[in-house]
Amino acid sequence: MSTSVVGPKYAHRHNIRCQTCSLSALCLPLALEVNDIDQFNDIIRRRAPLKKGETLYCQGDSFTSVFAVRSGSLKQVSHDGAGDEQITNFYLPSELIGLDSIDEQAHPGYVIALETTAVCEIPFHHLDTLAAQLPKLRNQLFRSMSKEMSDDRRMLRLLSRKTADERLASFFINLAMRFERCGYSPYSFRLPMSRTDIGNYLGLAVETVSRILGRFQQQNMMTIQGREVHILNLEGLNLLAEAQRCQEHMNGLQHDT
Amino acid sequence: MSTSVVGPKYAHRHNIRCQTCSLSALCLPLALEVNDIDQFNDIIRRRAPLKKGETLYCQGDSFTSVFAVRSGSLKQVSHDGAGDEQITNFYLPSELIGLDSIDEQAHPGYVIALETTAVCEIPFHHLDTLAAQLPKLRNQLFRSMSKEMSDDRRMLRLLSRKTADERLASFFINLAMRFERCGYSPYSFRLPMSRTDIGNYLGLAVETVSRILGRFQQQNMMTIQGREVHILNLEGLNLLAEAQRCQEHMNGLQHDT
DNA sequence: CGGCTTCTTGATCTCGATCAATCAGCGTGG
DNA sequence: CCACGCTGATTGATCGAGATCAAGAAGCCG
Repeated sequence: MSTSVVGPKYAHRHNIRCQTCSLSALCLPLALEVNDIDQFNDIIRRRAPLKKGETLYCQGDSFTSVFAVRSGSLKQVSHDGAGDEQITNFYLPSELIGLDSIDEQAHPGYVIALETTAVCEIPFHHLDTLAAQLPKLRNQLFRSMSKEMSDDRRMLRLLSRKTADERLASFFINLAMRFERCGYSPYSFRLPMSRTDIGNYLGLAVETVSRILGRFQQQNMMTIQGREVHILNLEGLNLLAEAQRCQEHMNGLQHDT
Repeated sequence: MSTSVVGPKYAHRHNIRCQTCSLSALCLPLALEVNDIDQFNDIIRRRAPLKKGETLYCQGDSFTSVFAVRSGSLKQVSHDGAGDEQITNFYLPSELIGLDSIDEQAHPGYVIALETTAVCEIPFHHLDTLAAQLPKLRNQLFRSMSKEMSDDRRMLRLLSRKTADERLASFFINLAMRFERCGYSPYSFRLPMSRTDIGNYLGLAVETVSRILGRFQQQNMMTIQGREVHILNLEGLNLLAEAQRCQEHMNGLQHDT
């Protein structure tokens, strides 16, 4: 029951298979051979799409699967003692959800759809077994986890050293790059999340987010009305995002050798 | 009781093997069978200890191995465009270094010894191969990475929502637990890092760190002279660390300002 | 000792939070 | 179709935690 007729009981659902998924070059099947993809496809479970606001899983739920985003977007929220909540991640198409839950065997936060969102469920037990057999899959899995770790490091730097302007510039550049990666324009896109979510994620008050976005528009860096974003000066945003008060450094380049 | 004569060419160096290492119950060999440990032991390379201030590797160095701390401690520092630097992690005995470098195949930061420090080098290529064969090792590796991710999430929350007092309380509790985990007292220990390092890590100015530590002493939470720390009221620190403005619950405890 | 770095303590300043009010969107039901 | 209410976004005014500036104290080591 493995090789030929590939999982018709799942595939019929939306007639979706890894082999024909437009994201396969970004997702875990990346770099797998054709017949390896067949095996991988067989362990995937497709789910009915989530509506906006629906939760994929709750904080404390026991961990059994990781998920890959096929379309749409989600946020990860973790509640803390009091009612206080913190958004620790946004997930876009091709990205993996739940890799931070392996150790505790339970999810450290809620994951909630920001819009209509389709995900592929990958039972971790099967994934682990398959990873033992397929070095490329194993490697891809290690890389995904490692990437998430280094992204977190970048985020730590952002939160502990950057000003509000720098945080927002970084945020939009990061979003733009991720949209570009999955085939959308990096210059024009629709924000999946609210201002409140952005502020929460970046450690800023909503009011601050709003004010700074206003300023960015005055400076012709971007236009943003509602959730419709057009980036006009990516280079300018980039400079701002990297500009860790390195004006001295940049000035220094002129008289320094 | 063991399968004698294991990798004499490495073991002679300091006569150290995973089988006799006091940290084996915390490190990657955790949960491996005796003969599996032999295999694991064989891929490890021991290095001459690092002196205080020496670097294990530099930012941008190509990634070939992960490292396990055997004794001592290190910090991970990432430089950003300008001379601005940010400490993104401290490593204590039994912890793994370099897992965040797999994706880029290069190290995203410097790793520098805070004191005389011994590490075991684990060539990643060998580790990966062995992980394919030993499910428990693979699992342990996934868990280590996953744990680091969820620790990072905790750190993100700390940086974006906690006050300076809460950050320091969390920091000391975290240190205490990690010391306890590797067999030291959680109540009395020597800080491996400077106040400056702590401030940098927590996103605070040194002066703030100093002032708050002073206050903690006045409140009899701890004593700290130089780097010698005695924690007097772990529960109090815990409350403070978790106290995300939920003072309603703990008003009974503090009647002074 | 003297010349370092690290730590502490005090005095001010500032960025962004908070409070408050208004406005814009948007779905719902009359 | 519009009135209504609700949530999200903007804008202004004030406040405060913590950064920054400045100066001394305490280790630390050749």
